[in-house]
Amino acid sequence: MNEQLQPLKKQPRAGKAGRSGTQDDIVYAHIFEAILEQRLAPGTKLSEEALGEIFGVSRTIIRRALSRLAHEGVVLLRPNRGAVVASPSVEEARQVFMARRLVERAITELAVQHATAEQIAELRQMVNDERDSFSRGDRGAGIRLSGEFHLKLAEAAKNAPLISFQRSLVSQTSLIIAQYESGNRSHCSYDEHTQLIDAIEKRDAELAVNLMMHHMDHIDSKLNLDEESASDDLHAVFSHLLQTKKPGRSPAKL
Amino acid sequence: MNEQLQPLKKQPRAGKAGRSGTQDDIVYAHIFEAILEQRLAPGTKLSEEALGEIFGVSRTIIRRALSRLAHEGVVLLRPNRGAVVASPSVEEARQVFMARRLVERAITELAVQHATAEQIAELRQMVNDERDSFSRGDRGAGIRLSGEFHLKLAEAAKNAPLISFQRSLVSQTSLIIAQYESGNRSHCSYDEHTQLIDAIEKRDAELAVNLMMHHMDHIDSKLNLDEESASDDLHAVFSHLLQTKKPGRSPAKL
DNA sequence: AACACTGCGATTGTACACAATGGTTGGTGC
DNA sequence: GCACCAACCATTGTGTACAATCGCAGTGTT
Repeated sequence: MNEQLQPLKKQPRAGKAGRSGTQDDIVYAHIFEAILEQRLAPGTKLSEEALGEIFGVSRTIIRRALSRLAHEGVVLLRPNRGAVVASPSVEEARQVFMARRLVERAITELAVQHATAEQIAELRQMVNDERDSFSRGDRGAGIRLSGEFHLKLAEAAKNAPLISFQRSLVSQTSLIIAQYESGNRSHCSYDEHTQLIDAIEKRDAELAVNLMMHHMDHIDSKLNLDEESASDDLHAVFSHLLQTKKPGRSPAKL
Repeated sequence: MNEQLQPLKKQPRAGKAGRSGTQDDIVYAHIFEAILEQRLAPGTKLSEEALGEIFGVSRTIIRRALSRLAHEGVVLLRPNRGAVVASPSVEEARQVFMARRLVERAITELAVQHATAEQIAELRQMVNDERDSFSRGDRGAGIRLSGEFHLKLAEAAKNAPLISFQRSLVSQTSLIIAQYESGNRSHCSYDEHTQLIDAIEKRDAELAVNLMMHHMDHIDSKLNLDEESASDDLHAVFSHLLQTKKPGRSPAKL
């Protein structure tokens, strides 16, 4: 708990454009990334003081980052009880996916109308990065980049509220995928992303929307939302013990 | 600037259950209300210290409230330059309305499926309150209650992400209405709200969605989004000068 | 006379100290 | 032996002091 990875505090400011929010963003991004890559498991307590020491900033900054993460639904902020990594329930996951279908359909239609050549090129680049990450076996980065692809698409739709909402949904989706993905396979097949870009470039709205909807189908068909995989709810975790009476073998330590 | 309306600070805390978020909520609600009722005009600077004195709390609380308002798009938070009441441009208003159509359609469909009798009763109550406000001539409260109606409807849809998004959209819509409404008439006719409730109660999804879409049409037809009424964007304000080549008459001093 | 630069004032950004809350643990009574 | 209660401790919530930043005004120069 005393190891302080990189002070990161005196490095910037005088450098160039003293963008004030930088520290917040760094902390935010690091925690977010750690959650997506499952270095922080759902339910993990996020102590303000501990994080402050780790990042070399005061609790004020940490608190803002946590607040932002909470607003996106990646972190749960319990009054007087601190923050924990969110562990979305199956029902919450379903709600997120329902909302995403809605938003992705609209975004796709708008992107077909408004996407510029430059944006399309950027999208292709992101798919490449995503593929690289997976081929490197970097699952966390893959999940993140896959999310960023959908976010980039939202930007092409040129609707600020939708972008903001999509950011929140994508964050939560990433967390859900990290939590529920049924193991091995690629979750967001980049093939589908590539096809989607092609359809957008051809300005074929109907095809693009169909592809996106199928893409959504594939995503949640790859999740086993019918069985909880891990949870903070002890009752749920040990429900099988309650059903079939079982010897007192000590489970892995909590 | 030195008048401190109601301290509201020593009243609670020791009293009973020190609900921690209460102060935040009070400040948030007051500022929000003031913006909707146009006691705070778009562009007004929201000094942390001044607000802190007014509400009798420290800047910490004010800052959180402003941050929340900023997240909802009602307040603009400029780094190192403080907060101002947002003044949505016509383009931003259009984006908000586009997003709202999307969300309201989905919410209506879901509400038809899930609304309980109790929720429907609550909705009817809200329409009554709304009507009362308008008949009292309390325009600000009317706008607010009208927004809360749509928010309540979102709750009936039972989808947490959608509720959260709707909250943000409704807030911004209220601000837009306060800014752009073409004068006299009721903006959200409660008749339409009543009809909508009836359709939901009859579980007639198609009718409900149609009513909602017409309702949306009426809302933005009542706004004069074609002509800016006031704006911070100098280019937009003087766009007519830029079109017709004009003599070097000095415009109002910049 | 217009432009650029520097110093000043005001306001926000950050850190820290203190207060309050909630969980936990140990003790006591039944 | 079990359950309830109370005090402790750890952690968060809040207020405030200090530092950094930005905008503006005054001054000097071209």
